[in-house]
Amino acid sequence: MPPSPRVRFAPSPTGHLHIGGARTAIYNWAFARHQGGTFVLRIEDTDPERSTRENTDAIIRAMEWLGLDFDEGPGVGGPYGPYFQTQRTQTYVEALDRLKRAGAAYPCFCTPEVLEAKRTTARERGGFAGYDRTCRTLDPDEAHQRIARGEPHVWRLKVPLDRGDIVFNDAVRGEVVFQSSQVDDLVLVRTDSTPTYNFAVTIDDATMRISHVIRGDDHLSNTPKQILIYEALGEPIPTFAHLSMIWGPDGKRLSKRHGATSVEAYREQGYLPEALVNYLALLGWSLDGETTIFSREVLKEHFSLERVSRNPAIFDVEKLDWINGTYLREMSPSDFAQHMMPWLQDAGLTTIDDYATRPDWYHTLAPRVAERVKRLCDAPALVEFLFRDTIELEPSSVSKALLSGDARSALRAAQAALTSLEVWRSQEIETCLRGLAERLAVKPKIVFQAVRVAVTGSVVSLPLFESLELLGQDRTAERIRAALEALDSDRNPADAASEPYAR
RNA sequence: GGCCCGUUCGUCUAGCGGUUAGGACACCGCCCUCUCAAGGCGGAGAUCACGGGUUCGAAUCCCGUACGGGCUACCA
Repeated sequence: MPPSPRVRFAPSPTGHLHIGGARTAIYNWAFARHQGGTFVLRIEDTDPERSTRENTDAIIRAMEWLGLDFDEGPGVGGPYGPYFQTQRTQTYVEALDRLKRAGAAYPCFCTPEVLEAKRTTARERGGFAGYDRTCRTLDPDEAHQRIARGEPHVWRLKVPLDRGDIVFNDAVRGEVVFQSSQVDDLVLVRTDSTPTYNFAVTIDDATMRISHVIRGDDHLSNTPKQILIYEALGEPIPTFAHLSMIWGPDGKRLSKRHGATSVEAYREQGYLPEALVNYLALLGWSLDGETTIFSREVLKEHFSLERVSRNPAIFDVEKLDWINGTYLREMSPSDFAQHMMPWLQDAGLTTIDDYATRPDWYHTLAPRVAERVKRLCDAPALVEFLFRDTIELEPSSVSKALLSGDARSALRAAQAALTSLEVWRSQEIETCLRGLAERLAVKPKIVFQAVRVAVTGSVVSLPLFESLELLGQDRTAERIRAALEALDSDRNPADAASEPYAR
C-alpha cells in the first residue's frame, strides 16, 4: 500500500485569493480528501515588497469560507513547518550546502549586465538563450578566493551535461518530455543569498515530503528545472499535475478588467461558498459529464486527476449565477432568511432585532425572494418596498399600469375593498381583488397591476397577494392613497412618464 | 527566436477506434401563471481548428500547419 499522499497549496500573499488559485486549492483539497491524504498550506512570502500579513490572513479566511480545511499550515502547525517561506531560510542554506558538497552547485560571478548582453546576442542568433556556463569551469581555488574577497556572486545548479531527456508523467497531461540541453544552469541562490523561486519550492516540496504537486499550467516549463534539483539532492520526485489556466470571457488571462477576480469579492456579492466551489470544480473537472450540481462531499468522494481536462476554461459568471441560484432555492426558509439578513441590514432596511421579533414574517418572505435572486446582493431591491415608509413610483410602470381611466377607478375601488377586508391573508386578498375585477367588468390583470404599482412602485415585483399580506392592511391602504394622490395632483397625465412621482 | 502545453455547440464539458457526437449554462418557443421569477416540455446550435497519414473504420492513434497560452529573470 502506497503511503498516503501529501499535497500542498502554496499561494503567495501578494493579493487576495484569486479565482484561479481557489480552483487549484479546491483540486488539491479534493485530491487529498479523496485519497485520505494530507493537505498542507504553505505561504510563499519571499517577495517582501508585495507580501503582507493582511493578504495572508485574507487568503486563509477565504479558504475557511470555501470550506477547504488544511491539515498543516499557518495556525494549525504540523511536523514539517514552518509553513512560511521567509521562516525557512535555514532549510535553504542547508540544501545549498548539500548541493555544494555534492559538487552540484557552483558560484557564478557574472553580472546581470553581462548576462543580459549574452542573452540578447544568443537570442538574436536564434535558438537556445540560456546561461552559457562561463563560471562553471572556473578554477575552484580562484572561486574561493573571489568569494573570500567578498565579490558578489550567485549559486547556480550544475546541470549534468549527459542527462538526456527529462521525462515525467504528468497526471493530467500525460507524458511530457524536455531535453536537458534546453535547461540552463539556473540560479539557486541570489547575490543577497535569498533562494530563487524554483529552488525554494523544490526544497520546500522535498522537505515537506509532498507526493503530488498539483498546480497551475504556468509551472509546467519549470518542472524540468525542479526535477534536476530533486535529482541533485537525491530526493524522490513527486507526481506532477498541471492545471490549465482560467481565462476571462475574452479569452485573455483573467484580470480585474473582467470584474471580480478574488474569492472575497464573490463572497461580498452574495455567492454561497458551496456554489463557488461547485462552479470552480466544474471548471476543468467533471464528475461524469452529466452531473452539474454536487456538494463538497460528493466532490471529495469522486475527485480524480484523471478526469481533469487539459484545455483552458473561460470563466462564465452566468453559469455561476445559475448554480448559485439553485443553491439559494434549495435552502430552507429560515436558512435563507438568515443568509439574507446581513444584506438587508447593510441596506439599512431592517435590524436583526426585527427578525427576532417576527421570524415567521421573514420565513414567509424568504422563499418568495429566493426564487427570484441569483445572488444575495439582489435581495434588498426586491424587498425594499416592504420596509420603507414611502416608495417611489417608477414612471414607466405608472404609465403602463396606472394612467388609464380603468386603472384609476380600479385602484380607487381596490382601496375601498381592501380596507374593508376582514381577514388579511393572501388567499382572501386574492379573492377580494378578483371579485372586484368581476364587478368592475375589467380584466383581473388591470386591477392587479394597478395595485402592484401603487404598492411596490413597479410593474415587476414579488407575488402581489403575498406582498400585500406581508405589508399589512394599513400600510397597503396608505400606499394606495398616496398613489391616488400623486395621480390626481398630475393635471397632465401625458407627462406622467417623465414625472418623478416621489411619494 | 527556442522549448513546452492546448484546440468538441457562444460558454463549461462527455467521449478514451464503430454513438443519430451526450449533458449543463446562455438563447428561442410553448405550458404554468397576478407581474417577474422558479418549474415543466420542446427547439435551434459542433463539417470535433486545418491538412496529411495509420486503419475495413478516427473527434478518438501518428506527423505537420495555423491559432492561442506558458516558460525562457539574481519575479513568483
